[in-house]
Amino acid sequence: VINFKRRPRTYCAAYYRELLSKVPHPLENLDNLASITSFRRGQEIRERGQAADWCFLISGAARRSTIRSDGRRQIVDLLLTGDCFGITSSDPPEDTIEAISQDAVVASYPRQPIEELMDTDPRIAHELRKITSEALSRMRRQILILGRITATEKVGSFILEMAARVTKDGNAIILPISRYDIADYLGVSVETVSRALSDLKQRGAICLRDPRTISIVHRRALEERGRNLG
Amino acid sequence: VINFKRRPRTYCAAYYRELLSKVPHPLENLDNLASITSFRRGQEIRERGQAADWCFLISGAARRSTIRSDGRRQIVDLLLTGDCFGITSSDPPEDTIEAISQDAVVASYPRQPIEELMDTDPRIAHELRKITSEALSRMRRQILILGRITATEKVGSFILEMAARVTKDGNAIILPISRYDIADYLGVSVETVSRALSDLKQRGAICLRDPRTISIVHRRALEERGRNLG
DNA sequence: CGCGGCATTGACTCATTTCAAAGGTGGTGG
DNA sequence: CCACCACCTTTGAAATGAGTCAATGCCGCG
Repeated sequence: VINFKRRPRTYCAAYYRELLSKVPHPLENLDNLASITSFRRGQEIRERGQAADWCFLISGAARRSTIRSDGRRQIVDLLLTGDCFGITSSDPPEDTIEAISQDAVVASYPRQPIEELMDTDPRIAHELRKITSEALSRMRRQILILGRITATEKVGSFILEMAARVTKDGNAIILPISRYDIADYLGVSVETVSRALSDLKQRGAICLRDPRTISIVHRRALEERGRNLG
Repeated sequence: VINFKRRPRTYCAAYYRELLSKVPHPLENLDNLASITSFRRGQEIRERGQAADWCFLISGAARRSTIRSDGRRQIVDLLLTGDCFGITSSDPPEDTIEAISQDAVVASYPRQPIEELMDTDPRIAHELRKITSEALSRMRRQILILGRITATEKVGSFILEMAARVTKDGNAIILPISRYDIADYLGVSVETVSRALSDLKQRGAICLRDPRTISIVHRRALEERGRNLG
């Protein structure tokens, strides 16, 4: 992790362009066309209704969310380092994409050349279908999480989902998002998220070193129903 | 709507093959490769873990669902007449697709020729990306529904979603699914679904001619929060 | 040093689950 | 053709889980 405040922006751009060239990703043939932008926490990466380029998240995390008529926010998808977005062009997009982490670095590829490339290079097209397929499967997993009954269940399966996505060994996680974001992701209140985590901790299912650092102790307990919370 | 019991199966197959040739759909160039099968209510169209062909739902409705460890079922997606499924090959698929309506008629296309066609014909590839994109957007809409707080809100937006999908004018719906399926789709109990519908009816938001026939009277009331239910 | 956002916990209200029962419907088989 | 049966639907009553309001402590940042 780099402290961006200490470094001029040009340095960052160069650093991330080099990083981009080293990380394997489906659009690497077009990296010379990519423009790299850094976003601070809370900044809009893509506004609602704005026609979007294809994007690759080099570093950081972002949320795809919509605001409901009653003012509540629903996070529809969580984008982590290495994820692509903007691939499926639902014009106009009815949701907003914002940076969650302190700094989210995005490589964006102009739409035109990629669409053309996709028509001529079956390998690229296949790779992008894989990305879309992965996004679809991620949506289905989120639906499974949201469909659970108790809040402890939801938080438990959220932790398992995060563990599968952000860690190598799958037992220690550093959450990229706040309790508020977890709440908006799971469709429950912030207090309920906090209580569910405390409950899981007390039961010995997880270990909370600090609010953002979670270790999974008993996987099974996270999958269980988790009643008698309070 | 046709009464199948009165007709021999061969007639049905011929009828649906003709219907298939007349309805515009992305795979029509390969209709001679398609095999048409009819499924009774509750029958598995695609088992969990089974490698799947690409399918087009000629008639009827189906559900994509998974069974949780606690025995509860979550419906991940609702497939209606004219929908495609099995496009994104997440092998092995972790969910089951079953017929909901009395008779669901499916045209299934072998995977190999289609994958080849997709690499050579950009128009087909584009069409299929559109289908996948639509599925993705449907998943996001379902997440928005599931993320709502009160059950009445969920049922209300479910009705609006159904109205947008199954009707032309958008005000009268014939539900293709039972209360149990709605409950498993929304992640609430059957009784709560029934109560929410009664509540919406009493408030004058909808009109229930019979359990499956809903007319939308006040759209706004369906989007509202809908507290004080009981 | 103070401020604002984040996190945790308590108390209270109430919506939803759960358990229970009754009426309705359509399909199947006699 | 009719009756039975399984499933669907609705409503009631009780228990409990989650939302809401409120207060406190924590941490990082300016």
